[in-house]
Parts: sequence; C-alpha cells; structure tokens
Amino acid sequence: MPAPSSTPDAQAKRARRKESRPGELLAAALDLFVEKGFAATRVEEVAQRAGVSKGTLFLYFSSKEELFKAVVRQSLSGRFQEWSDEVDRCTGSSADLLRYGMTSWWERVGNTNASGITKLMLCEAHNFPEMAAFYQAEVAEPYHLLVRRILQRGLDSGEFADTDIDLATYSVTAPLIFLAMWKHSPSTHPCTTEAFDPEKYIAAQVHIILNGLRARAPADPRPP
Amino acid sequence: MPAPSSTPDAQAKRARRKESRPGELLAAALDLFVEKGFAATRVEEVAQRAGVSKGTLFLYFSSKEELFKAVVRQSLSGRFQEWSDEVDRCTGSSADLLRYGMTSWWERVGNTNASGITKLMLCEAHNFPEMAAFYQAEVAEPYHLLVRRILQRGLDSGEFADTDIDLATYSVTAPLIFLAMWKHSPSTHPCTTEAFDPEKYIAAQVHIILNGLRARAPADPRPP
Amino acid sequence: MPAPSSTPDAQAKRARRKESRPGELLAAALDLFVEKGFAATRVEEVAQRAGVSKGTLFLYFSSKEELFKAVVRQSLSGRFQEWSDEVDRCTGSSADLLRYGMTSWWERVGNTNASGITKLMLCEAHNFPEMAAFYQAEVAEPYHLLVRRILQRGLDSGEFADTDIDLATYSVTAPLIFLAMWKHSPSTHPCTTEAFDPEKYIAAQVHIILNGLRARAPADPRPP
Amino acid sequence: MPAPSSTPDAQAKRARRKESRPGELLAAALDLFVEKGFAATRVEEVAQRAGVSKGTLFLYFSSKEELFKAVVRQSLSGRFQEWSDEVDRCTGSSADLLRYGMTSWWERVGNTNASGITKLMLCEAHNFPEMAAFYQAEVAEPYHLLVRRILQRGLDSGEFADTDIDLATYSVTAPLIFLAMWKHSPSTHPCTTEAFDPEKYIAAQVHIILNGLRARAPADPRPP
DNA sequence: CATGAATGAGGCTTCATTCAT
DNA sequence: CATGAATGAAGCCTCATTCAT
Repeated sequence: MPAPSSTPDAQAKRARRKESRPGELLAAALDLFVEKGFAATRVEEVAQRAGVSKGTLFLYFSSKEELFKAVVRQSLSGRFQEWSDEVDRCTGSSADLLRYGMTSWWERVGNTNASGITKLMLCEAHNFPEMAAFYQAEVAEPYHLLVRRILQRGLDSGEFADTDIDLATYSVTAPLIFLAMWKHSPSTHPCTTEAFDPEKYIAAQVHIILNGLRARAPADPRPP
Repeated sequence: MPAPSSTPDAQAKRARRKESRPGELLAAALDLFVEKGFAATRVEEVAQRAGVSKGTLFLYFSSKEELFKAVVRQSLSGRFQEWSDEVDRCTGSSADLLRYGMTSWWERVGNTNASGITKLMLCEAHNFPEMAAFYQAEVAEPYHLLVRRILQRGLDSGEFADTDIDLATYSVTAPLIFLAMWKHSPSTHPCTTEAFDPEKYIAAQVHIILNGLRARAPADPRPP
Repeated sequence: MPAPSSTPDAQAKRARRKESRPGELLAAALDLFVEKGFAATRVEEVAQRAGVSKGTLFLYFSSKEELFKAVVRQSLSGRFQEWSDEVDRCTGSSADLLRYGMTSWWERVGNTNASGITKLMLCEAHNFPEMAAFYQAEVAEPYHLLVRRILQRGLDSGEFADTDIDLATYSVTAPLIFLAMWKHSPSTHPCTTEAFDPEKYIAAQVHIILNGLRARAPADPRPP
Repeated sequence: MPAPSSTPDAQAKRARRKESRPGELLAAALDLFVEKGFAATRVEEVAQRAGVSKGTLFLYFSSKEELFKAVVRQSLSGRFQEWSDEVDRCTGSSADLLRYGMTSWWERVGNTNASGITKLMLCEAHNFPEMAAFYQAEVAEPYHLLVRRILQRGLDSGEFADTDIDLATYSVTAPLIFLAMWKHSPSTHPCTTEAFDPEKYIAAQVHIILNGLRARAPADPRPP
C-alpha cells in the first residue's frame, strides 16, 4: 500500500501540465534514444528527464516500444505529408528540386536529433523486429517513394538521363546515411577536427549525383 | 567403411582444440557481436557457438569487454602493421595507392565481418566509454594515420593538389562508413534491391576523390 | 418524437446519480470481484464500470478493502436480520424449515453473485487476514448461528434425533459451498454438460440430511 | 557488473545439489501456491523457501507459469497413468471400485497439498487462461474419463442402474470439490471445530451415491 | 463533490560474473 | 583446465492511493 511522499517539493512537481506532458516525454525520449540507443535507454531516465516519475510515462505510452513509435511518428513519419506537398508544389527544375531536397533534409532532419532515429534503426533494427517493421512502413518506404518521385520527375521531363532509378536512389541515400552516422557517433571517428562541413559535403554530393544523372554511364568510373 | 569409436577421436579433438579455443571464441564473438551488437549479445551464446561453457569463456577473457577488445585486436588493430608495410612497399602512383587501399579495404574489411566491428562502435561507443577509448587508440587513430600517409605521399610528390588533408580524409572515410553500415544493417534501408554494387560504388567514389585531389578547389561544387 | 437536448437530461441524471453512486459502485464491485477475484480486480475497472472516475471511488470507500467490506455488507451480512426474522416467524416443521432455508439460499444467494463472495473468501481469505476476520464475524458466524438455530429447533421439538450439531452443520454447509464454487468456477470442471441441476442437487441433499437427522446414527454409512 | 557476495555463508549455500534442485523448488512452489494462490505467490519466496536465489529458479523453470505447470504435472497429471492401471487391474465389484477410488482420492490427493492445486484452479483459472487450458487437458479431462470408466464398468456389468452418467459424475465430483475447498480454506468456515471428519464424509457420500446408482430414479428426492 | 494526473513500491525476468567441483 | 550452478543488480511494467484543480 504505497503512500506518495507528500514532501513540499513533490507538490511543486505536481503542477498539472497534462497538455504538454506527452510532448515533454517525447522530447526527452528522443534525446535519450539518440544519445544512448533504444535498448540502453531506461524508461525511468526518460521520465526523469521529462520531470516526471516512471509511472507517469506509462500513462501516456503503454510501453517502451510504443514510446519509440510515437517518437518516430513525431520526428519523421508525421512529416512526410508536408514534404510530399512541397515536391508537388515545386515548379523549378528537377536538379534544383533534388538539391533543395537534400539540403533541406540536412537542415530539417540530418542536423537535428531526428537523424538520430535513423542511426538508431540502422543500429538496433535487428534486435527489435516489430519496431523495424514499423520503421520500414512509416519511414523507409515513404522516404524511398519521395526520392523516386523526384528522380522520376527528372526522367519524365527529359532533364535526367534514363538511369537505373534504384541505383540513383542509393546515390542520394548513401551520403544521408553517412551524415546521420557522422552526426550521432561519438568521437570515435575523426569528428574532433573541425574540418568536416556537412553542408559542403551535401553540396558536393549533389553535384556529383547530378553529373551522373545527366551523363549516360555513371557507373564506369575508370578512365582509360 | 570403418566406424571409428568416437572416444579417441573426441579426445584428439579436445586436445587439438585446447590450442584453438581462444580463436574459436573470438570467431563466435565476432559473428555474434556483428549480428546483434555488443550489448545485445550474451556471453553464453558466444560460448555455446564456440562449443564451450560459459565459465570457460571467462578463463580466456576476463570480461565481456575484454572479449570485445580481443575481437577488435584480431579483426582490425592487429592488421595495421601489415597494411602499413604494404604502403611502405608501394612504388606506384599515389592515385593507384589510394585506389588500391580503398578497394582492398572493401575486400579485406568492408566485405567481411570486420566491418561489423566498425558499425558496432559507431552504434554503441557512447554506452561503453572504455571500449570507445580502446577503439579510438587501436583502430581509429591508426586508420587515420594510414590514410593521411597516403594523402601526404601524393602531396609530397606533387601528384595531389595542396588540399586540406583532414577534409580529404573525410572524403575517403565517408564511403567506407556508409558501406560498413550498409553491409551490416538489416533490410530497413533499401537493401532489398539488387541494384547496389559496393565495388562499383567504391570505384566511383575513388574516381570522385581523385578528381577532387587533382583539382584545386574540390569544395566549391556549384558551377557558375 | 421530441429530441430532448441531452444537457438538462444529463444534469438530471447526474443529480439522481449522486444518491445512487455508492450503490452503483457496489454493484460494479460485486460483479468484478466475483468475476476476477479481489486481488485481480483493479479499482479503476470498478470505477469505470460504475461510470465514475477512480478518484470518486475513494470518496465513498477509503480503500479497496473497505469497498470489499461494503460489498459484503450489502450482499450478505446486511441480510441476516431478515433471514433470522423469517426463522423466528416460521410455525411449520423443522424439516420444512431446513428445506426452505436451503432452497431459498440457492434462490437468494447461491444463484446470484452473492455466492461469488463466498467463493472469493474461500479463495483469497488467506491473503487478506483483515478481510477474513471481517467476513468471519459478519457472515460466517451469523450463518452458523442461523443454521444451528434451525437444527436446535428440530432437536428441541424432538423432530430431529439427538445428533452432533456441528457435524450436521457441515452436512448443510458442504453442498452450499460446492454450489458456490460450481456456479462461479470457469469451465475447468465439468460444467460443460447441461446435466447438472443445482435445484435438484439441493433437494437431494436436503433429503439425505433429513434422513440422517431422523435416524440415530447418520455417521455409519456402511450397511451390515 | 554485479559481483556475487563472497561471504562465507554464501559459500555454504553453494553446495551443489543439481539433482535435487527441481524437486526442492517444486515442493516449495506447491506449498506456497496452495497456501497463497498462484498470483499472490512471489517467485522470490519460492526460491527462498527452496534455499536458493531468485535467479536460480529461472535456471530450472523458464517462467512462473512453467513452474506452475511443472507442479501440476508432478502433483496430478503425472499420476493418472498409475491410477488408470489400478482401475484396469481391479477384479472386484464396481461398487467397491468406486468406494476405493473415492477413499484413495482422499488419501493420496485430497488430504495432501495436491488438492490445493484443484482449489487454486477453481479460484484463479479465470485469470490465467493458458494455465486453465493446460489444467483442463492434463487433469480435468483425464479425471473425468477415469470416473466415467468406473461408472460405465458398473453399467456394463449390470451392477448399476442405467443412470445418466454425466449426472452421476457430478455426484462423485461434488464431495471431492467440497473437500478440496474445505481442506485448503482458512478458518473462515467452521473448520475450527474438530467435528468434521472427511473420511466419514467420503464414506457417507459413497453410500449415498451407490444408493442412487442402484435405484432407478435418483433425481426425485421428495417423498410423497 | 468529482476528476484524473501523478506517484513509487513491488513483481517478473535477464544476464554478466563467480567459484566449488 | 573445464564446467555449469548460483548469484543479484537492474530493467520493464502495474496499480492502489493521493491531491491539486
């Protein structure tokens, strides 16, 4: 028969913030999941960082996995509609669209904790099949469709050469994956140096990809 | 066909195996660490896969972390001497040396479980600071020195333009990191397609890097 | 057909319900305690089924145990006065009185959720000593006194043979306990068949008991 | 990184009793399940009573439910073969066989903790559907088949009147259920008195059942 | 009065590590 | 050397009870 501590500071903590609780918990969870991974993050830590107790977290999210899914929804899957609309509205060249897409990915995802979720799934998907399936359906799939739409748009307009669209999708994805890893990996790799500039990296990769898309044979790199 | 009584055979096997126990444990550990990550791998599983009991594992490795370090030594750090010697012995152009380095990284590391260790450190280093420090000292640092030596060689010979060597190191490292992640991540990302060919990817990246190293200003991708 | 605005209606309902809240809570609690047992029933469920919030339940009952006691009072202990009065008013034979008592036990208790309370105490009393003591004092004791009064009445009038009254009490109680268990146990035991008729069972047991009470030696079942 | 306490008494506890551990755990579990029920028994308590730690229990039984199933197997289901064989070997009258069956049920089950399992399932089956199904298949079903075999034997030989066999099964089962409850219920009900003698009770019930089986119409108890 | 957000003790289960044999 | 039984800290989740609004 537990009796909640009635210490005065407990009372202070009790300020009702029902509306903002889920958001605070999601923010705390995102930070910790990105920092430590899914398995290594303890729900109690998430609760603490959000300023509530362990039990409170479970009022809002029925399990650790559901908490994670909610984080994914907020950080990534819930935003595809908006991104898709942007593509629809675009009236410029497909090259510009691709460049815009990749640079704004960096600004809105890569350079935020949201890309930490991508890293996390790359790292832990194998150990949590249900979460992996969820991520595949809610994030990976929509992402690929979006990239393909952009590429197909260029192909349809004749702006891009008739390339293997799957291959091109990889060319786009590879640097993003690298950046997601680079941003959220500890100093193990040479991140100490200030030399690396992700924005320049993105720009260079865009340049390279566009070169490939305009030429016929991007796959034969060996000069005679 | 004679049916040898399994007893002497088993004894022979046991005697033989005494010598190879550590190797078998390391092989099992490498596989499992790569498959499931460090934290998610249970030592008992490692022992089982190596055909010994849990206690035996601790005779050879004083803790799970030490086991990991031994795996890292065998898979990566122990091989830098040899790789360094190869660089020393090289008499060709620095461009060829860089190409050789990256393609043989793929053959000897990237395309094997050894690159799983790289992925694993990128994923879990934060949760195991001691292991991270070990990896930094034994793998990341030697790796960077090796890459820099190759780049410096080209700079010294006048073959490469006078580039920021840190930046160039990133250009080399980025695709390797991507490949390590790509190889060891589940189908979450677009690995379902057969389109992607890592060897071509390496070749293309080498080509791009060399273009950058020969030109003066690799960082300004926007053509006028 | 008029469509009454639900607001005044709801208000009326609320006003009306203020009076009946405890009753609705007790009804919900009885159902759930019987269905799932005391420990396995969550107070929130009780509140929900009564259409109020968890906090409201605690306005009426200071703890889960008090809620249970109130259920017991309403379902069982509060009714002994009436039953006792019936015995007082009875002018027929003691055999008829015993038969009447047992058959109306089935009608008023056994065949209702009230017998679920009996089952529940048999099952969980050990884990809740205070509740057990309460039940003992408020239900078990009055029950036994009532049965004894009936038996004593028959002895005093010479209608029943001079039997061990404790033993006879068991003969009366045993079938009632069986029926309480039978009614509230899941299909684990042979309840699938429609064969069993509790009323006939009661009638048969009454018959047997009366046979025993009229003869001298009800305890020696072995015929010569 | 837990380090087991190396206190001297811990060493004493470490006496290897691998062979007897499961039995000790099963005995402790049986006692506690019977005493407190399944849900209210904590695995740590079981372990403690068996003289081991919480973790050790899980070396032998993969979950609390599996522990329970093992208890059921040892206490009840594993013994039906033997009982069935006894019925096969019986050469006497079916009346004697029925009497023997019921009295030896008391000696071997009813009067031991094994009947506590029966009580427990009657009480908690609803809350643990999987366990209920297991018990139904492994205990309740075999029990009924055995009772029916005995009754059918009497019918086939002409010794028993042609009665509804389902109904007769209830007549046999009811007193056993009562006794199981009576034995394992706390002093809530009149068990304080020494008056009740389960063996006499069984004998009396056997007598009554046999009377019913020999007569044509056991179901009409009301004399004219 | 009524609400329902918040609490935190407690239960089941996992797993790295130890050590008697 | 090798074994594997034993340990116990730690993690996820539940739920009776409280209390600010």
